[in-house]
Amino acid sequence: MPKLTAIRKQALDDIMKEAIFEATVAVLGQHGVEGMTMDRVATAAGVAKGSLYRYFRGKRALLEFVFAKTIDPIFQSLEEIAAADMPALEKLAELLRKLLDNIAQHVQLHKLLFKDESTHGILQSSERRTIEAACQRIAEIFRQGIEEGVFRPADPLMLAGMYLGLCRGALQAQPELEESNQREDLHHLILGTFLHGVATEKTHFG
Amino acid sequence: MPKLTAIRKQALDDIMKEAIFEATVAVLGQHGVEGMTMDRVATAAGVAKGSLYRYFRGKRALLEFVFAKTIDPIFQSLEEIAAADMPALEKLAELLRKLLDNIAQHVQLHKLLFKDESTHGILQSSERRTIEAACQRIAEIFRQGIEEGVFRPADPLMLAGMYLGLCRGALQAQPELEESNQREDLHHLILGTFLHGVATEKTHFG
Amino acid sequence: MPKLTAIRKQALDDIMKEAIFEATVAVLGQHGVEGMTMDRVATAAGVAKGSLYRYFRGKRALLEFVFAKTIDPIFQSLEEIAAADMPALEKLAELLRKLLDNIAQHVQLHKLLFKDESTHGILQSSERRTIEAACQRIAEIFRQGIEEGVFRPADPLMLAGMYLGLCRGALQAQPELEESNQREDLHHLILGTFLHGVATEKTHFG
Amino acid sequence: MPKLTAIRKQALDDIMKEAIFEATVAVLGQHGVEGMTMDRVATAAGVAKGSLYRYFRGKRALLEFVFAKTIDPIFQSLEEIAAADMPALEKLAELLRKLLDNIAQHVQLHKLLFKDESTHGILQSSERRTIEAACQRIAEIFRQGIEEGVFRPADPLMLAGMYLGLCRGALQAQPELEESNQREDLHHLILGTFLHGVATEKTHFG
DNA sequence: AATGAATGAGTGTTCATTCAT
DNA sequence: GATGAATGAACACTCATTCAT
Repeated sequence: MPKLTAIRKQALDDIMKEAIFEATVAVLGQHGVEGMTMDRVATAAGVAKGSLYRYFRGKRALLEFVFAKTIDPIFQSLEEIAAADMPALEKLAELLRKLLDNIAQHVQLHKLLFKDESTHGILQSSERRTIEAACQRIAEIFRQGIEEGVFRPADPLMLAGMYLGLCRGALQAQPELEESNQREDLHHLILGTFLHGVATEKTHFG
Repeated sequence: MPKLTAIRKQALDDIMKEAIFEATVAVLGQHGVEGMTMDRVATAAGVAKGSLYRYFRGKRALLEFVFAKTIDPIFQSLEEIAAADMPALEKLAELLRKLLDNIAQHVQLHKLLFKDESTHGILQSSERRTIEAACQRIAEIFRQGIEEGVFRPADPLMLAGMYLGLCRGALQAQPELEESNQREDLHHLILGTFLHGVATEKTHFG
Repeated sequence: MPKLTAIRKQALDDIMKEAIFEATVAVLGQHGVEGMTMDRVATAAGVAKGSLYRYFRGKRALLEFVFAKTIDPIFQSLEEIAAADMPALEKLAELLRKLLDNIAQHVQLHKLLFKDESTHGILQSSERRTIEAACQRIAEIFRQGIEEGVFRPADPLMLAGMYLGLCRGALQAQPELEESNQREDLHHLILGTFLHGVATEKTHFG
Repeated sequence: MPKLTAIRKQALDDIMKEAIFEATVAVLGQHGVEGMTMDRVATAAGVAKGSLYRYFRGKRALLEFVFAKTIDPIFQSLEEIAAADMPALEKLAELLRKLLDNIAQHVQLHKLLFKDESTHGILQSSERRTIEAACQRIAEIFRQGIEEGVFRPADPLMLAGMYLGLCRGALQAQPELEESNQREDLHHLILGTFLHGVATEKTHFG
């Protein structure tokens, strides 16, 4: 029985964590990162403020959890895709698809995390680490692509940065992503732009 | 002689403002916007907290000063370039050149402002306005380019976002910008990538 | 049982409020309105400064609470008496009686509020309004009395001011008010003086 | 020559003190006691802030000087009148006349000092002392009057308090005092009220 | 002797964190 | 284990006072 109890407890803990997570997202959406106080989270979650500290070591840990829970699936996809046995081009396309799908699920939250980027320094360390790791992975994809001859040779890390930046730039315009074909359009636009540029045959430059 | 005295006073004031400005930049670099307290700025500047208020009306005014001193020149260039009688392509190139030159002057600070992007509410009014206005101006350039037939047709605002994002992505890799030919290389890379994409003739996609 | 708990909580809250109230009165008595800082109140109440804000929204709210708790009953009595169907003379007498009774209950505090009178701006809104409204009400009583022919005709507002001033002057001598007959004596002295003056038949003046 | 220089210096000092005094009064009138900062006084006086400290030991000393300069003449008159060889009734009348004359000269200032009474605790000690001393002197007059048989017997100190309070109450209505006959009217009203009361022969009370 | 820049203690207020119940 | 009252270290900002020039 002790095992069962332990499992149940773990389950209850997870349910609480999830509830607090959702409350935090709600508070973040309503008051922004600056206005996210433990008081508000507790109220939104319907628990006592002190209880938050049973599930999270502190505000920072709570925010990191929110960040991880939102970002991790993307990062995980990235790891899988990067490690897969695919042409670089497909990897890039697949990655973008996963990204758009994930964002479509957490629109509200992404607006915050991606617009306010660093979440006010509180997440600097954990977020920066994740972003940089992601860049490294994507750089590998570009390195692969250059070797395959499908990408023009250039510093892969720089390419990764530019690719991610372009994606974020496109997302900051807050396009509609709810319907699958809307995501497909954006996917096409982003990838097309990064692959073939915006120039026409009329363009004479560089 | 009173004039000379007045001039000297003005000069001393400017020196103090500059010193506080630099201290603020240092604090921002070390602690982020969130961690920038008047106490820390005062300590970094080697003055008493109260003295800060002789030179700046408050924290907000200080941050706005920092922002203005670094960002405004770029925005001004943008306005001029956007209004000029030039092909869209040249406008884009010229704008990027100005941007790189300006950043080269304030490397440390730009790392912060471009990473922390929104400076979180304190600057919302002045900064948000500037960033959005910049997007609009750049969108106009793309609109012009599409009409000229040198850019493939697409939502100009989205293009502007993607372009800015790509620039920021490239800059986040923190490339060396001190020497003019380093900037020229980056200029070429960014513009080349955005205009012609990264694909080669071998690429088959989209 | 939840009800009982809630009642107990409410009671504890009230006890805290009362404790802070008393601490505030003590600080006011010792340092005056100017010298009443939240720090001193917290120290006097034996709680942390932050705790004050659980019971009062701010300094202003705390002062208003103190003011309300002491002055409002008097003002309420005044309103009732002024509106009652009584001869003006009885109204005046009844009002004074209520005033003395109330002061007897809050001697310490009244010393302060009646001496420092205006509580200097912090209470301007609530207090100034009350004092002036009180003068108006009392003036009405005098107007009534003049119409009844029991008071010599004069500017009622001026009479009200003089009456209140005379009361305050008498109270500033800090007479003993604890016992009911002491209050009766003072009542008799004040009213007798204001009604019939201090002159004797020997007096030749005006 | 040293003597002459010393005298001149003394004169200059006095002129400065006077200028600062007037500036202080102006600031008090415009911003109230709460808003009276050394900065504002210095600006109003047209001198550097630091110079104020050559003439006054600090803010407190400055305020005490203002208070003394306004109140002292009245107190001096009181001393003279109290010591004079006159019937108590005349003393009371004469004192009131001096009081009204003095107030007419410093209307603006008296509004402050008499309405805000204690000048926010800063003057508590010096002001309280003066007021209490005045009460003592006036009580002597009443004692004399009771002995002369022109005042009904009562605690002289209490009578003095009531008399002063009634005067202040009348003055708080902010009557016009500029013209001599206006002052005469008020003199008559106050003294008449305190001597003979407000009751008519119709009054039946006490 | 006059100046006004520099100071720093002090103000009201917030909020992450702790801990007795 | 849950609670929420208590805490106290920050925070931005003010202003009487000092002191180098």
